[in-house]
Amino acid sequence: MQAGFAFSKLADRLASLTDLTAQDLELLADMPSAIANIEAHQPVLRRHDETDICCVVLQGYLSRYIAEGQHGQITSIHVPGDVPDLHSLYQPHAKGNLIALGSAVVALVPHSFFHELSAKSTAMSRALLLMQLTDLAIQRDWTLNLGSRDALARVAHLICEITARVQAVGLARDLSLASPFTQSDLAAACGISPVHANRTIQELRRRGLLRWHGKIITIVDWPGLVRLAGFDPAYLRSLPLAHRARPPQCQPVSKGVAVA
Amino acid sequence: MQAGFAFSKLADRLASLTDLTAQDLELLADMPSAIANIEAHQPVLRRHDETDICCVVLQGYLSRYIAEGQHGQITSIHVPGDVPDLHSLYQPHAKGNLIALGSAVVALVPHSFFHELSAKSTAMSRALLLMQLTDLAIQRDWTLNLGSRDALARVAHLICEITARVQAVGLARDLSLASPFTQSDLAAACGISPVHANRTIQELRRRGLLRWHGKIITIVDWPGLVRLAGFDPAYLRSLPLAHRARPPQCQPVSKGVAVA
DNA sequence: CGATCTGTTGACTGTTATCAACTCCGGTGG
DNA sequence: CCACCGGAGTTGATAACAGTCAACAGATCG
Repeated sequence: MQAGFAFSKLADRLASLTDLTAQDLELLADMPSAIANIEAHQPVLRRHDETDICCVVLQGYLSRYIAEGQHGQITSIHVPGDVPDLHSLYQPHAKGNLIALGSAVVALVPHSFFHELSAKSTAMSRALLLMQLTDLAIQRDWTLNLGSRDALARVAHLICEITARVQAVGLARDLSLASPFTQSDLAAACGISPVHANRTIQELRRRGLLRWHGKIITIVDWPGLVRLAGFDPAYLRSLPLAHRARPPQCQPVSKGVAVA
Repeated sequence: MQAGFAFSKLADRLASLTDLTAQDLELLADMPSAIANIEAHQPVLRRHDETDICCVVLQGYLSRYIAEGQHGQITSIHVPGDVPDLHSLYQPHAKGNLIALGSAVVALVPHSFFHELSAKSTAMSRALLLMQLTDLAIQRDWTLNLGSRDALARVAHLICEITARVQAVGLARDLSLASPFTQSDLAAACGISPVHANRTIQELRRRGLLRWHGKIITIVDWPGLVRLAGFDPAYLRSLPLAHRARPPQCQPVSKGVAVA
């Protein structure tokens, strides 16, 4: 696990938000970090006095988990390149616990690095801000997802979103992505019971939209999945589009979610 | 509708997020604004080329509304002092439409004012950032609310949240607040059907938790409502308050997300 | 005084939760 | 090598919850 690897996913992510110069990227290369491996369903270790670090996801997925109600709820999922607790730079208290979905690798980076980074480069400062605003847009979309769609569309939408986000950092180009998620994880993210999550996935398979065998999800019918989910990736973008190869598809969704 | 009124709610809100000096507040007094009255369920008027303004809620409530599924979904509600589209400073495209719940009064303020404000005062810059991070925390809580609670607790939680937010800007001190919401609005925010919203409110009344007659909600049993909702106002706060009734339970998650 | 929007009620339907059992699989130790 | 174990996935039966439809009551306003 080299230092070079530690910053490359973050660089991909930031570059997907705004234009960065070679000079900006050099600043990133100096990022001091400790690498941590996290086991499935374990929290990112943070002692209470260690609130002066952020974590950068390098490999795998982290999720913000809150034990509430019967099953607990996952309120966000973070992919490689994300900095799930960037807000801790300004809001010292941690809300939900960050736990790994499957095993994950993170880099622990001191707050001071990000403070200096944004002081040195306005583009970087802007990129970090946009990363937080993108989180906000994603969170709004989860609200929409949980509030207005049935279980089938919810699950489909979540898979669409993760695919699109993972593609933004150069993974899953072939519509096939690592899925260390258990079905219970998926249920906790979609606000449904594990049993119903299972039946929902089976229905997606039965319709020929995706395969999910072992630890890999392969999307068989991307347009079909997008239509079913009512997925519009606009909210994931920060630039007024135009340039940048858009990941898979950008099909505007009209009124009424498509339900068979 | 004086200019003085236009900035006072915003000042209350920002002061609730971080410490502001008299000098900071003077900067706010110079805020240039056009006042707009908005009728119930009408969008905040914004021509497509007018993306260089933000709106500050002065009176009433705004909501972010997306027509999706059968009933549409409200993904956020904004109270006096909020700047619902502050993110448009950095992300020009608007996602959901802002519509008024009941009639509302907003101030339209050019982006340039906020840019200059944050350039002139670091405390103001920080306050504006914290306002956006608070929005993020609120949005996460909506995700939790929609994903993990039944209709009764959802409605109770929403009412708790709005009450707490409105109190932060000096309103509803007596647990009695203006509620121009229709029951359908409430349903759209909680992701339930209007009919079920009606029955849920009746149940809350029946339990003696609140009264909702005409356009005023009066909370009769605040502790009871908080208990039913599982409401913990920590996420609304930006300052680390060491002493609080119920610290966020940091219950470490053992293996298996969904443990019965 | 009718028009319209909001709130209210009842009957019925449909989705999802719950419970319990069983299978399948990868590990681990005898 | 095999027996066992635990976690994950799968299935069926039943119950709880929420959605839909339709009708009516109450308020507000021209």
